[in-house]
Amino acid sequence: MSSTRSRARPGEGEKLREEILLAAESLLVETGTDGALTLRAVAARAGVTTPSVYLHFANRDDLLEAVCLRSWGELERRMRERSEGVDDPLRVLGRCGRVYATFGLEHPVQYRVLLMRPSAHRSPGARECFRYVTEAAAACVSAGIMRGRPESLAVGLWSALHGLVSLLIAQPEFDWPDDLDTLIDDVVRMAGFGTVLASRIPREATPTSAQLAEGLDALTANWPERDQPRR
Amino acid sequence: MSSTRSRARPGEGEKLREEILLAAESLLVETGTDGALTLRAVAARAGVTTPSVYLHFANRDDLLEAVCLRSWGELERRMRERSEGVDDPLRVLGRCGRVYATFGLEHPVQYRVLLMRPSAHRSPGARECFRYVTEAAAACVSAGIMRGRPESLAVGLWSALHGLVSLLIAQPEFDWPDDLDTLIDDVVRMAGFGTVLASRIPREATPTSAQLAEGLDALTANWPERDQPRR
DNA sequence: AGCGTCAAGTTGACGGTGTCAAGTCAGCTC
DNA sequence: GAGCTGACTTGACACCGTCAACTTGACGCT
Repeated sequence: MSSTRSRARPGEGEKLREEILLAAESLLVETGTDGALTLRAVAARAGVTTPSVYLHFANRDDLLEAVCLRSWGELERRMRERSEGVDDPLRVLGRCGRVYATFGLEHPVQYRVLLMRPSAHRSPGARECFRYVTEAAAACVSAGIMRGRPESLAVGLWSALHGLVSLLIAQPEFDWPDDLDTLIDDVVRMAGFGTVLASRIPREATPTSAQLAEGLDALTANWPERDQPRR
Repeated sequence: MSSTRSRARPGEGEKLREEILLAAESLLVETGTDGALTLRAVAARAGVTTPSVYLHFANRDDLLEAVCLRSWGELERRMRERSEGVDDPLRVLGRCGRVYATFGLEHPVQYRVLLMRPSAHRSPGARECFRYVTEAAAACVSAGIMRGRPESLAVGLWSALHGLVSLLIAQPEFDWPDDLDTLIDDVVRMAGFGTVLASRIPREATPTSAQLAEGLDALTANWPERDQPRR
C-alpha cells in the first residue's frame, strides 16, 4: 500500500489510534449505520492497511464501542447544563429524562451499540447512564419525596426511559404519534410520578383500583390549576 | 450432496420450510445465540444444501424472524391464562406485566431478534406486544382508574417493561440485584401507579415535589395496611 | 410405455467479512 | 554504521450471505 500517510515515529503509535477513531466516526455519521464500519473501510479511510487496526483495538467490537463512547460524554454535559439552577428534585429528574431521551434519539447508532447489543463485559455506557439517574434519584430521596435505595429507584426510571428510546430506535416503522416530545414527556411523567408513588406504597398495602382512583380524586382536587410554562 | 433426506414430491415443497424452521429452532436453543444461525449450519442440519433455504425464505433475516416468531404465541396464551378471573384491572395489568417480563427473560434470543434490532418493516412481534398492553390499558380506562387514550397509556407501560427486559438481556454483566422477581415487580408497580397518576394530573397542573409528597402522605395514611398475598 | 413439464433441490462460484502469522521497513541508540 | 525495536504491511485462511445456472425426479398426458 503506497499511501500518503507516513509511518509514525517510535513512541507515537498512539497517533494511529486517534486517526482510526476519527475515520470510524466520520464513516459512522456519513452512513448512519454501524454495518458500514468494516475494518477494511475504516482502515482505508485512515490511510492504513486493515490489520493495522488490530494494533490498537482487540477486534471490531472493541473499535465499535470505542467510537460510540466518544459521543457519550456529551450526554452528561447536557444533563448538567439543563438541570443547572433547578431546585425541585422531581423537576431535575424530568429534565434529565428529557435530555436522555432526546440525546438517545439524536445518536441512534451509538445508543444501539452501547446499550442494545449483548455486551459481554460491563459496558461503560451503561454504567454512566445508571450513575446519572442514581444521582437524580438520590436527590429525590434526600428531599423526602421518594423512599428507598436510590439504586433501586434508578433502575425503574432508567428502564422506562431506555424502553422508550430503544423502541423508537428499533421499531421506527411502528405507529408512533407525530409529536415525539409529548410522548417523551408522558413517559417521563409516568416514570417520575410512578417511582414516587410506588416508593411510598408498601407492597403489602397495594391498593385496589377503586381505592387508588378514589384516593387520587381527592388528592388532585386539592391542587389548584396553576399556570406555569412546561419547561 | 448424498443425504438421507429424499426430495419432496411436487406440491409438498412446504415440508422443507417446516424442516428448516425446526432445524433453526433447535440450533437456536442449543447455542443460545442467533449468531450461530448461519444459512449453512441450518441447511446442513435440515439435510439440505445452503441455497435451498432461499426457496422458502427471502434471506437470513427473514428466516431469523420467522423462527423467533414461533415462540411468540405462547406469550399471549400465558397472559390470558395468568389474568383469567381477575377483576381488578390494575391487578390484571400487573400480572400481564410480570408475565411479559418473565417471558422475555426466558426467551432472550427471540426477544432480542424481534424487538431489539432495527427492523425495517412493521414487526409483527411489536404489534402483538402493543396489542396486549393496549387491551389491558383500555380496561383500566373503562373502569375509570386511568384517563386518556389507551394507546397513549400503553406506550408508556410497554416502554417501562421493555426497558427492563431489554436492559437485562443486553447488559447481563451489569450489577443487577439478586432477586429479579422483586425487580420486575418494582418496575410493574412503578409503571402501573405512574400511568394512573400521570393520566390524572393535567400537564398544566404538575405539582412541585413538596406538594406531591404532602398530598401522597395524606393519601397513603388513609389506607389501612392489609394482609393479602402478593399474587 | 414413453414423453414433456415443471417443481424441488444442487453445483459452483462471487465478493465480502473478521482475523492472524509472518515479514518488512524506518528511525533511534550505541 | 550495526543492530534493535516499534510501526506497519503482506498474504493468506476460513467463513459468510447470495445468486445464476444446472440437474433430478415425480407427475399427467397421450
